[in-house]
Amino acid sequence: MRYNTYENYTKITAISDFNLKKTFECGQCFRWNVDENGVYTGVAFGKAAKIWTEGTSICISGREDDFLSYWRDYFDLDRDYSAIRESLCVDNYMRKATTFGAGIRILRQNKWEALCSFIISQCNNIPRIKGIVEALCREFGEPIEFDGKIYYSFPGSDTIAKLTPEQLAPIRSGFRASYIVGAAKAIEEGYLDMDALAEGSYESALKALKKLKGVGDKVANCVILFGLNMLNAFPVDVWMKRTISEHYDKSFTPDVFGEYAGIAQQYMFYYARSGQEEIGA
DNA sequence: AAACAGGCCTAAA
DNA sequence: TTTAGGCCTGTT
Repeated sequence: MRYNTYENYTKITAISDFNLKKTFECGQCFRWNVDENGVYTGVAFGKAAKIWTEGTSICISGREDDFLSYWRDYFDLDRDYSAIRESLCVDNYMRKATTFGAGIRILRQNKWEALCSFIISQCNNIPRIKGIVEALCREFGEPIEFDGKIYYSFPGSDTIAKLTPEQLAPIRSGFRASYIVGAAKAIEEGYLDMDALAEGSYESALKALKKLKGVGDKVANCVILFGLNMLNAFPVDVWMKRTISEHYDKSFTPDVFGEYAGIAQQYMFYYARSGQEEIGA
């Protein structure tokens, strides 16, 4: 990866495996939106940015220190995804899935935001998840003026912990409201230390997260993968169940993919969701 | 209109 | 330990 910094943006050159559409639309995040010119705008860790493709380069608005302090890490730019993809080609199906999904990168999202977002995701579809998350930010986040518009940060767990589920009514999250407040309180009251979880083992993180009401195996694994950035976490939802049963037998375990099983999961999920699977099968 | 959507909880075998 | 039914809400 190389980059050049200009007055108000950074241009990333010589990078493989970075496709904006695949990265933002593979289902791992909910706050990036594309306009008619293919420019994505979003907010992460309280900073708004625009990001777009120019030929084989990718540009991110902002100054060099923002790029170096935040975006480089957020987009996991120093990881060699093409080598990982190759290592995941354990069979013909994975060769197809990784080829199809080449360009996906796993974002290093804020831990609390990932927890809250994936609590919201349960039994929901993506448009509604995005709607609830945006409402949460609009109602309780901090306004950020950027490019002539107002965006909102994701509210901190300290803010949400002070609310009652009833006060979350405007975001229309339904039965998830009490889960959201409960998770925020667990953090603020010291029962859950997500920074510490990130330093510990996968098993201990899973156990700690599942103690929260509204967090089961699937949500916990999403949080571990996208929030704690443990790339062996392997969330299994209805789509993954389907695709696993179609391509593997009962003895399947994510261990066959090794330490990057979570990335394998994301390729499988994206491939399954695309509907391309059956076509070439 | 009834079923479903990227689960989870609780109660009951 | 596994399994059904219910859950907020919005969309089809």
